[in-house]
Amino acid sequence: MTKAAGAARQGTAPRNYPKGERRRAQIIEAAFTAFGQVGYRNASMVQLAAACGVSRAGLLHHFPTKESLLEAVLEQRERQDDAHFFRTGAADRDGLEYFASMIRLVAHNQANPVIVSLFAVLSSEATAADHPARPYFVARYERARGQMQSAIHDLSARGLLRPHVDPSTLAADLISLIDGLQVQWLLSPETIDMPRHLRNVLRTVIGVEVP
Amino acid sequence: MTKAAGAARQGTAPRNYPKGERRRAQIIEAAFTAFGQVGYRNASMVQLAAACGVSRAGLLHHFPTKESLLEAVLEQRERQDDAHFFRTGAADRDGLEYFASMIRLVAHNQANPVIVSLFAVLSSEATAADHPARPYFVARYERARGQMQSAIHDLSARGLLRPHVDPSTLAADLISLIDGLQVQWLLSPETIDMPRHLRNVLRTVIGVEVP
DNA sequence: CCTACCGATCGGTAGG
DNA sequence: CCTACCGATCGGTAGG
Repeated sequence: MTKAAGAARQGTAPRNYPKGERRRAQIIEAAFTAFGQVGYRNASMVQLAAACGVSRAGLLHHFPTKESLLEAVLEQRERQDDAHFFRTGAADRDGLEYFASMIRLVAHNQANPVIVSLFAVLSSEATAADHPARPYFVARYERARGQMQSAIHDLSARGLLRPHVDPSTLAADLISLIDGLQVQWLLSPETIDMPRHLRNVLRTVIGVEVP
Repeated sequence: MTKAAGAARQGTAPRNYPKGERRRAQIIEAAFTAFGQVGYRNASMVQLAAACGVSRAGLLHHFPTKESLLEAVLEQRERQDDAHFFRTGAADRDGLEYFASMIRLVAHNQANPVIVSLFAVLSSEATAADHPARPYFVARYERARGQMQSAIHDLSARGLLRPHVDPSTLAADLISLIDGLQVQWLLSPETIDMPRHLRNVLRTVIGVEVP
């Protein structure tokens, strides 16, 4: 997947062709839901077109290949996450703020099952060697571990980590926790409260209460 | 999925039709791999037949529907897990033994990527409302949480849990950790060592070293 | 040369 | 286990 084309198109203001941009946004939203429900490979361009009230040829005018649509969906999801973390204080400098922001993100996701489904389904589907989203997820997890590692290092330097906690593996562990909770929550939403679970685990790791 | 038919067939000794039973086992093994690589819905009966050196009609002689094959694959995986936990000491009575057995199971799985793939891919695919394996996974997670909850209760009664640990949410948290680690390991096998991560987390939760 | 689509059809493949 | 099929649907492309 080439990121350049899609990113440039997304960066363009929609003022010149408002109708087309609205249609694009509608298609991305429908694909977001469909990929989350049945995965990328099992989602059908015909069904997506029908859901958007356009013909398949109309759909292919906006997204010439199924992969280009996947790319646009992942970019939109990326922008949503970025918006959440930029809106929220000093999450990139203060470790406690980072985890406070993470709890809010998990709570926000729990209120939007479509978001949870998309990543739970796509991330495991993308573990296949030939999956078009595999490079995206490899890079995304590397970046996520790195960002959380910075937050953990900040907490460690301030002496806020409990003893017996190994900071070297903690980032991958907490990301695994969040991912795994999503699957159990999707299967038993009444049994699992994801923000509560995350907060409980953070209490066993961090010596002070996360705001 | 009806469990009775498959379970009865599996329970039958293969002595009467050794060739058919060998073929059945071969097909289950091939399906195990295929479902893990591309998921249940995306796996094709034609490709499975070809991989086993039989025609599609021949495959359908052993498994009349795709769902019956899914059922057989899940039953085999269930028996493998049971065998592991029964072989291993007093995992059902001693909380420390339970977690020691869990670490060994994770190490065993890491040596067999096919097993990891199958459950990482199927469990998230099965979160779809109409997926045939959804009831299986809902029940499996409920049972897994219950068994681990017993082990945690044993540790709690013996005073082996660290303070600040909430035993009420811990089972779902540790299962989430194991599940989430599988996805990151499948994407970056050189970065993640699953048994090491699990042992590190258990050190922050349990006051003594797990054997 | 641009947009926003349309109806029809290509060669292959799905589960049964 | 085989050949011979079914109704449908897949992602992608044609000219207009």
